[in-house]
Amino acid sequence: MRDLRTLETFVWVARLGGFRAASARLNTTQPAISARIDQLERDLGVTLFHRGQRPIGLTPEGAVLLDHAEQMLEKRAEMLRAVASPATMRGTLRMGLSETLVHTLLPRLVERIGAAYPAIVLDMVVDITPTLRAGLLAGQIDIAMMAGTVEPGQGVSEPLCDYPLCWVASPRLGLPEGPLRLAELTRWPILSFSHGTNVSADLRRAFAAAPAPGLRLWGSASITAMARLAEQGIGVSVMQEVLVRRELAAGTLRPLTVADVTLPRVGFHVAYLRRPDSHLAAAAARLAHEVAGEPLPDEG
Amino acid sequence: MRDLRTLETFVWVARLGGFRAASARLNTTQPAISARIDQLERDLGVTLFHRGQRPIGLTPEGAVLLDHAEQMLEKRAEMLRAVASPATMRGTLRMGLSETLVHTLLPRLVERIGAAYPAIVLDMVVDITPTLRAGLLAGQIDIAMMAGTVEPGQGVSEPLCDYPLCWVASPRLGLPEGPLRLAELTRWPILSFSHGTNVSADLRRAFAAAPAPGLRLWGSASITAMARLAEQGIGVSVMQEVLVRRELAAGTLRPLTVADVTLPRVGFHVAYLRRPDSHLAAAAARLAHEVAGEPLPDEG
DNA sequence: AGAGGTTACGGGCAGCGTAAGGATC
DNA sequence: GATCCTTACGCTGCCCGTAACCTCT
Repeated sequence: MRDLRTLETFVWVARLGGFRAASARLNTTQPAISARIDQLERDLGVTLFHRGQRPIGLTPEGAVLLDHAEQMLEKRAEMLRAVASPATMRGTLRMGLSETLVHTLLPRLVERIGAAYPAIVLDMVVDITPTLRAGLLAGQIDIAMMAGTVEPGQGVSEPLCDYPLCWVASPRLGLPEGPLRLAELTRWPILSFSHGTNVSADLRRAFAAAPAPGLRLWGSASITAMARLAEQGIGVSVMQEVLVRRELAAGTLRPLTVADVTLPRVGFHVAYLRRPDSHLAAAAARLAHEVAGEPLPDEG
Repeated sequence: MRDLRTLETFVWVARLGGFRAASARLNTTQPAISARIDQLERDLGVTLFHRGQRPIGLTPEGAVLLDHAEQMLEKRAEMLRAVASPATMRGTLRMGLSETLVHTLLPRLVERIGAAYPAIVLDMVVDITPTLRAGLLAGQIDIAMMAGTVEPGQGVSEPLCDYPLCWVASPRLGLPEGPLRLAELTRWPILSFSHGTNVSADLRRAFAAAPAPGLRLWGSASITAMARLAEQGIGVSVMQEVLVRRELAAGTLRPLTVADVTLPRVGFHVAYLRRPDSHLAAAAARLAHEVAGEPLPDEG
């Protein structure tokens, strides 16, 4: 037994309950997993799994090994933290983000991560918060930056930044500068975040306080697409100002004031699971905090 | 860093103070050690050794790594002890023995080790006790079974068995059955163990108590060779009875009684150093105790 | 029948040993 | 100049991925 990767494979098969799932997690093929477990069992002279159960079951020896193997991997991580220079840190970081953050944090964050950890591979998923949270808990992504948290027992969530929402619309709608009431806007659909998101729920709550018959709330997983629709005069949009700075500057969108609705702020958090191998996620979270603490750069 | 052998290599280079020494210890070539350390340094992005010092010096990062690496190797050993079946235990056990034990314990011990640990390779050295002790302390052998101990601070020594010494000579010398005095034997050289051994020193002390001018003490690192000389009537021999059972049974040697010398018993011990990787040595010592506890089998 | 694990086979690459080339005392 | 480490190079053997096969539910 001189190969820690074999142990890592064993641990993932045990955690995920199958060879196939482990192969997906470890970016390799299923026969490769078979071969590694096979070799480990031959090396130790012990059967580790009861095959033909779903999920696959550990033998008593397997259970003992799992405990020791996890400790060994933890020791390795500790050792690397102590002596390895960050520049040589290997591995893949699977990162999930809300679209808003793509327009704010992401460019600088990618740059920082690339500078600090040039040898790691960054995988990226942009989706709405509930999907990201599920992906995080299912182990499909390693770190999520989203408009929400995970349960404290499930992982680490830390507040990152928040952005106010604002009303914007195309000037061609001919809306006045002065304060409006929500009811004056119901001719158009309200373009905002996808149903199922926290922001969408918060907006519904805010709108419920104002009398507005015939309110149509359109949602999209792509908020940029909604901004495009608003520019074309299809509707009135509620979104973070940071997403439409360029359009506001260019005059293709202009801000509105709606007196009878108090828009919530949207708070973003960075979240990751507490795993022996979540060191990279923690490092990325630290960099995200740094970036979030800086002012937004001017658009180029 | 997924290769524990690389870490093991690093640890041995650090312990032995050089690449060449480590290559000898690990049964490989010196360039292989160079390559492994090189890879480790590139992996970690850190320099581990100050080259061009003798003995080679650890950098601060190297010192930190050494600590962690030794812990990892200890954890591996612990894990293997917990789950690996003995039949799959790999490695080489370098065993040193006194010649006497070759004629008593060794055949059964080799059989036992082979049965319990079929996958290990047994290297053997037969030599006198001082040489074995030095070899053990220098790390050239892993376990020694010899007529002596090591300092408690240096390692583990456990009593194994002891055998009485006896006088034997060829019948052709025409010596009487009855009690003799040492002075009657000085016509012949006394054939016994090599100078420098404890047994040799003990014999000198025993002989000093009896008046025997012209005493010639011949020593040999091969006690069997001395038995052969005694058979041919060259001299009178003092050795363990177990070494000449066959010759006594065949009548080519016969026992003498020497009234004015009290021969000491020779106590044999098994000794090994307390190292993280001395698990095999400890296991072999256990088997040696078992074998020593059994009566000697009849000669075939 | 479909999902999951095993077996078979060809190809790529890491690591070894031999041998020659510096560097340091 | 002796000792020790590094570099160069050809080779072996391991491990991977593709693909076909087997085995449960």
